[in-house]
Amino acid sequence: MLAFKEDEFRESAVRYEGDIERENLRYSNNTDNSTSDLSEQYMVAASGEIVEISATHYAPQSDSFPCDIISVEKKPRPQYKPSRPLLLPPCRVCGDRASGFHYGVNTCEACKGSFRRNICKTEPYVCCNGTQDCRIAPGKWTACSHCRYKRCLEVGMSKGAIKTGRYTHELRSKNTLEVKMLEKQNGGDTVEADRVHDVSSFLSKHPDEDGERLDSIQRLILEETCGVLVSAQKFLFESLDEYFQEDLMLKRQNSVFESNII
Amino acid sequence: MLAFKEDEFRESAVRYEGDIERENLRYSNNTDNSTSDLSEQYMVAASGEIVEISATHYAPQSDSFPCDIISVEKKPRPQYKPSRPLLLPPCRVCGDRASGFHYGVNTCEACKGSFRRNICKTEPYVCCNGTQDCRIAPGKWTACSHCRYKRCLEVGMSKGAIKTGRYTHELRSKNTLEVKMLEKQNGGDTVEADRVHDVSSFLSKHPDEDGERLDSIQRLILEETCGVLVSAQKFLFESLDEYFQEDLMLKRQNSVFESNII
DNA sequence: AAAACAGGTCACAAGGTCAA
DNA sequence: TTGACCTTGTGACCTGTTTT
Ligand SMILES: [Zn+2]
Ligand SMILES: [Zn+2]
Ligand SMILES: [Zn+2]
Ligand SMILES: [Zn+2]
Repeated sequence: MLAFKEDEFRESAVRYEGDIERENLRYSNNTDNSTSDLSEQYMVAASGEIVEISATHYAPQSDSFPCDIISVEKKPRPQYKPSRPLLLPPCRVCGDRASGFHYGVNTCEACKGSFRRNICKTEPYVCCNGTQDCRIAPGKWTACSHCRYKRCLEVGMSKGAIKTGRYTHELRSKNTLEVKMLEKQNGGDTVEADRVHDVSSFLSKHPDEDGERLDSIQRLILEETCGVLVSAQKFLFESLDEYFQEDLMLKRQNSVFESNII
Repeated sequence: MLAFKEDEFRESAVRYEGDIERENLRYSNNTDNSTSDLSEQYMVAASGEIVEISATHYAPQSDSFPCDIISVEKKPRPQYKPSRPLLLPPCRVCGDRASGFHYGVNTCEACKGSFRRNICKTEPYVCCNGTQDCRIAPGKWTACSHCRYKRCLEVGMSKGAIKTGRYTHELRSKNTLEVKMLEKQNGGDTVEADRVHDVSSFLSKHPDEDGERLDSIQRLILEETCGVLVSAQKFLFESLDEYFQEDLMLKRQNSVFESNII
């Protein structure tokens, strides 16, 4: 089955370990959690969705890989399992916690209900103080109905923008990214970084003694491959600004496409 | 660098070459996308099928690789491998993007599901406003189940019209031609706008004059790049066994590490 | 084999309800 | 009047089957 020699493999595998590119990637496989950047908290699931990495998320199935990307089973039939609680940016109207995508906008239950009642109203509300410009802040029973509705329209809520049904992976990922961006902007690292997305440490913790699930070489390959991809992701997130400012983004993308490796 | 010989690929290379070229162009500063004659975008393959040459991707579903770098490394495809995702005219019921030929008609997933639920319903829906003639518009959510079902029947959906299995070349070509005609009628860049893959052309088309939209553009780039990464990762793991057996894994890994792209 | 679809699944949202 | 909760319909994705 194996066409290559194991010696060759080991040799190259060793070489990878200390590879310079790794250093450039600022990839570290230790558990140092000093950097709470986004790339540590999010990863790409097998479904293609960008998901939050959390220990609990992957805990239930002890036999499966820590990072959905691969299942150790023979035929990796990736099953669509959306990341647990949908990550949503806050209500675009009042800033409260959004409950979903209502009438085309991420809003809270209150603003959703308010909008629903208003669109079928013949006699519109009047502003509580006549300024037509009340501040809409999170909190219950506080908003001026007129100005809240006004703001609903401003942010684009409408019957025509209604979306129902499941999210696409793309939309889910988009929400995740937006939340991520916001968190980064606010400097607040609400999400904690105690998770296992270091594949090799997982593998070493869970040795395949019987050798039935994977033979050793295959495991090494998996390890390496995961390493590359995780690093790439990490690097991507970390260096977004740099890419953009240095105008290196496109050049590097070109390199990716021009090289026939991937 | 790679193990395969180019000769083996010559046969299929004609079509793939264009693909690769297009992928590379995606990130180059190609602002010249004049609407060329449509006949230049289609050709008759050896199989007799009418295929699209400079295909634009539909919003890629999870099973297709949005950035075709992968196709370079894949084994030579069989001659008859249809090009790309099937080109389909829009949903005949609501005008949205069709997902296939359902119950005898090209429809979207939503209309397919709606029809399915309705045919086994004993108590039919009633029109939301009694007119029996609600407008079914693309992009807008179709609120009235009754009128959607009515339209489903009008365009000929039925259990008896079910088709399963692979497409014949005739049917494929018919779809392709229909799409071509529609695009010609509409002046044709509906499909192209489906998804922004060409980051640089997007950037040049949407200059950030005031610097305020920088954030959103950054996000776009991030999303796009993530898309590529996601796809690469997904494909990589799905094809792990294949890679392994082909003895290409290590060579490619080598390339990954040796290239200075990541 | 690979490509395509029917049918199933279940995460989502609209709209209704009712205690506060 | 509000907004948390409930019911019901929706649609993106998946699986099994059929067809080429
Ligand atoms: Zn709100
Ligand atoms: Zn007011
Ligand atoms: Zn439709
Ligand atoms: Zn109606």
